[in-house]
Amino acid sequence: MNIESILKEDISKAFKSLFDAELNPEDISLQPTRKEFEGSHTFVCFPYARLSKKSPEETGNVIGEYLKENSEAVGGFNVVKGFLNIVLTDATWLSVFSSIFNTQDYGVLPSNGKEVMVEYSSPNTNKPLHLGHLRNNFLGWSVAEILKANGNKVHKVQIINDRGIHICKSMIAWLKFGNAETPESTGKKGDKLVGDYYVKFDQEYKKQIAELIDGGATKEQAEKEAPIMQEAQELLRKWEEKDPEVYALWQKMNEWVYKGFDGTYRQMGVDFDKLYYESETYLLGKDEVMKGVEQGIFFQKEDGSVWVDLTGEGLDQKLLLRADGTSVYMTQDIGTAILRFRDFPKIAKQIYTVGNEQEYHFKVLFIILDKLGYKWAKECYHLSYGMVDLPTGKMKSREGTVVDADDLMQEMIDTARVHTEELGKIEGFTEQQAGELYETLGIGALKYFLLKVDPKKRMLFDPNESIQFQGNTGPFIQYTHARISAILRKADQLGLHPQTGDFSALSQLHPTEKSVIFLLNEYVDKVKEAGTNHSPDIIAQYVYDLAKEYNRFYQEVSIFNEEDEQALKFRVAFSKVVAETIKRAMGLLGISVPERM
RNA sequence: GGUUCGCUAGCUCAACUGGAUAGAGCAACUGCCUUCUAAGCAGUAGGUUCCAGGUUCGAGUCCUGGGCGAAUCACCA
Repeated sequence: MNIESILKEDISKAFKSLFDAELNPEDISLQPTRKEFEGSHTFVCFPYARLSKKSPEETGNVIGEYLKENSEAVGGFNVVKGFLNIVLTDATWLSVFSSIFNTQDYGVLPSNGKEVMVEYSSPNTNKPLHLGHLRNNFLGWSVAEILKANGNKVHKVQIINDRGIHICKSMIAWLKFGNAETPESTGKKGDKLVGDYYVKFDQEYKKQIAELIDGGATKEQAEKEAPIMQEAQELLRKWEEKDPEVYALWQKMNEWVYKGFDGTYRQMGVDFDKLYYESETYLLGKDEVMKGVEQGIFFQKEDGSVWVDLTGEGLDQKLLLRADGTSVYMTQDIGTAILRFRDFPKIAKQIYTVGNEQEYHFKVLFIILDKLGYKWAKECYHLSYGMVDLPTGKMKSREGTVVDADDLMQEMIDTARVHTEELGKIEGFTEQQAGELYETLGIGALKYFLLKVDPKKRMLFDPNESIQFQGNTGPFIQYTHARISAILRKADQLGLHPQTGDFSALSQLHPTEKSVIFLLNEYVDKVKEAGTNHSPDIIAQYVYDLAKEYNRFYQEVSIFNEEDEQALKFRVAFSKVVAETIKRAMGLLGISVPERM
């Protein structure tokens, strides 16, 4: 039962009966009543004055009167200016609650038969993951979960940029300066080790450029001619020829990186259903582009390079294959998209979680796929998100200002430990339980921090001002869950396992109970809204509001001192539903909630 | 220069897609632990929603112009 549709239905009837006016229930919108007024749902009367041929105030009054008389759900009303504030009866609230209480997996929508692919992460293999990847991964993973809750079948994937000049840079630096170091011999994570040599390459490269410029070369010349760069490019050529030695080294170093990444992903709590590697898709891209040339969709210039003409779309011409036949980024992405569609013929949509710096790229990609005749191209969506800035500005890996993902997560966990120990809250915990709790809290705080912001907006992260554990934060919500868990444990000890019938005769609800039920009732809409907008922040904001409102109830209303049996059982059931909803909503964000903290 | 996006309290973010007196958290100040967890609750203070016009019953939200910032417009990925 949906309280809003009942109200809309009844308002529609009121218009018919009072003003002989047709008003489609679907066209009626209700908004939450502001806190300072009595009521829960507000009907704005201004737009309907011409239907009723009365002032908005008067319209509100007569409709309110009608609802009070004729709608079972409505117990009262008030009109302030043109706003009709509707007060529901306590029985209505109770029945809304009961229906939620009796719904299995409340907030998980039935299958809609659609398949969706969500891509996120997609790192290069020459350096470790950083703060930007954290936002990307948390966002993509969460959107995938939200789409599942909306009834979609979801495939989580990433494309790993395992080939190209960047990894060759790490390779050449390792060959020259590495002394055969391995993750085992140094005790370093593989991605860190390879990243170190990427930095080493850059240092050496800069040194050589400086020397060449001192020797009279121009900057441009020097950048081109620096020996280490030439050697890296030579490696790339050999790799494309599948030179066995180079190939083996490439595989070895990539393996190190993957092993390192695995550790990071595990700590982040994200996973993938299928991995794609650029080294396996870029050739398909070339084929598809050549096919496009044959079909006259693309054109070739005299030098042999292949282009697409997008001037008809208000864009420019775009290169798809170089004159020497080597592929560019776009070539690979065309191949990958098509390969994915072959692997999963039923997918209706691909979502790309990639930073907003690539908006133009994806705009072009989708147009090209459309030109190639793929009907799903119109359903492709670039889930574009803003950069995470530091107080000093943008993160620059070469300038060493990146915030490393592993380090940051570890810092968060350490902070959680210090915080928890200060509060002295781990009495009776084993060491292992305590460790798990710190991880839950630290990672939860981080995820919530990154997900509560609208993805489109760029956000600021100040490493010196550590992420809070109070207020609008992950731990606050986790804390609320732990509090409720304590109540449920006690209820269990007392043998209280309420069923709907145990409180159906309850006659009165506390105001905080009603506002919490209002929020619980909203959850399904929030899941839908978060799905259509690809916005985990909607869930984050919601679950904070829910926790906040429950805490208000917790403060004002006692559960176990309650003498009325019906009220007691209701409050236990009510708390249980809140805990479950918090857990499920946080689950959509990838944040787990503890039983104690 | 063209295009796109952003600008809301000292700071970090909201505002149900056009609704009431623009809300939370942090930081500051004041109360509340003999009670189901004070990582909590209640309160005080803090605003020319970048600026100027316009649209209408009503604008942070829509349209026009301007300001500031970011991204992009690569034979980089």
